[in-house]
Amino acid sequence: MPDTSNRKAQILQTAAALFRERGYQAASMRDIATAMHIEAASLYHHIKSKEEILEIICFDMAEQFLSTIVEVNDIYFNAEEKLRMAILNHVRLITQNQERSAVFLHEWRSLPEVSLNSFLALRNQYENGFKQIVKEGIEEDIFGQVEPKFAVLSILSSVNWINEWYKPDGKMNAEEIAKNISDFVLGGLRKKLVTDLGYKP
Amino acid sequence: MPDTSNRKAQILQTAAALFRERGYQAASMRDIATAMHIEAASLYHHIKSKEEILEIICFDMAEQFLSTIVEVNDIYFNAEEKLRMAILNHVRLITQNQERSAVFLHEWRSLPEVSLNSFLALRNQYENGFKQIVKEGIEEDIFGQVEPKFAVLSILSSVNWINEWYKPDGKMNAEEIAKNISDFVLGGLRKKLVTDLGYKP
DNA sequence: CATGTTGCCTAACATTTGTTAGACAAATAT
DNA sequence: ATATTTGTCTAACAAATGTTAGGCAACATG
Repeated sequence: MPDTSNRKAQILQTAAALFRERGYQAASMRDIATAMHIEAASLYHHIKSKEEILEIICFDMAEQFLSTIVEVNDIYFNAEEKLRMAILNHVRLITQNQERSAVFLHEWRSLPEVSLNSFLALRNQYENGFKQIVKEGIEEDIFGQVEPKFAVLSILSSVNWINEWYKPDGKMNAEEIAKNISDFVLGGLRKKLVTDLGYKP
Repeated sequence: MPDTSNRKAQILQTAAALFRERGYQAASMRDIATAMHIEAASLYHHIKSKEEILEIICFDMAEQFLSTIVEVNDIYFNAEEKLRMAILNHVRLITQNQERSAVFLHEWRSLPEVSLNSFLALRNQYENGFKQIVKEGIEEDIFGQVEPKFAVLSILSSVNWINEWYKPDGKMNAEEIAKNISDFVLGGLRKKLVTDLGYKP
């Protein structure tokens, strides 16, 4: 007797887990149904099609990611603070919903062409949010003369990779992971004689 | 009248391109055959099964990646040199064969269980090669006190991400990309007053 | 010339896929 | 009590999947 109120949400979550585990194409409607202890046909009283499931998950996550970076740009002023906060929000979203994040990160390729284009537009917006922060940091003379494109790609790839190895029962929480990555991204690997250049607000 | 000498290699290359574009599950034997202007059944005179194609590609690339890091550890002595060279080799392998690299990076999940285990063992070996270099750098006091696991994951994720955006007709070649990433990884983002600590060999 | 090999073909197969139609029971509303 | 909605079921579908069997033509080898 499953709680009938949010059956659709259950389907989305179950589907996300299976999409993540086996990939969108390899996870069948019957797999999803079996995981919920119902028949495949029953799913269609809640959702229109398999593609609709993918679309809902991808666009829902895209909006969540986007809203966090908008928030960061509204609240914080210093580029380093902004970057640390953007990374933290990203890590939080990924660790708090690994299944749906994985679909957002990898399975969007299976979106039908029309949805695919709008999805890529949203993803580009998100990347531009990061690029904007890096550019600000360079202009404010807080960051060195790096290539913004490379910096953003490196940051996002590091931060997305979390999804491949993070286990909820591991030793680190989102905050610690975010701090480690932020420190690494900001500080780099090579040992230096360092004096931070203070910035005067 | 296709050159019959290396027909199998052609199949592997065509399959790799399709596996990359659509994913292993979504790319059918008929798709591969059509791309080669033959019938699906004809493929089976050259390969045993669809899974065999995947296995050959994954393990071939795994061996290539592994051999480069062994080479690096044989030739170079300084940790920074080793790391730069390892990154360069990695970038070269990816840019020189994007299709097969993409399969190695993403489609191995579809390997049958037995192959999967040996594959993951090889991949672990490769990651450990990098981790070894980072540890050496810390011991030699060339690198700062970073968490090797994080450093390696960040480096590899950055370097693997190349496969998502690199276009052979783009402005940058493998060497330039590798230098950019190496500089970023080693130097980080934050501006500092820097004096390199010379190491005395 | 005969012989075997190579590479491809057509035809067919069992299975799995996403999806629809229609029925039945329980819960809810009137 | 009656009517309606909701969630599930069984049954079935057309299409696509990986794969096999058997045959035919071109070529190389004895």
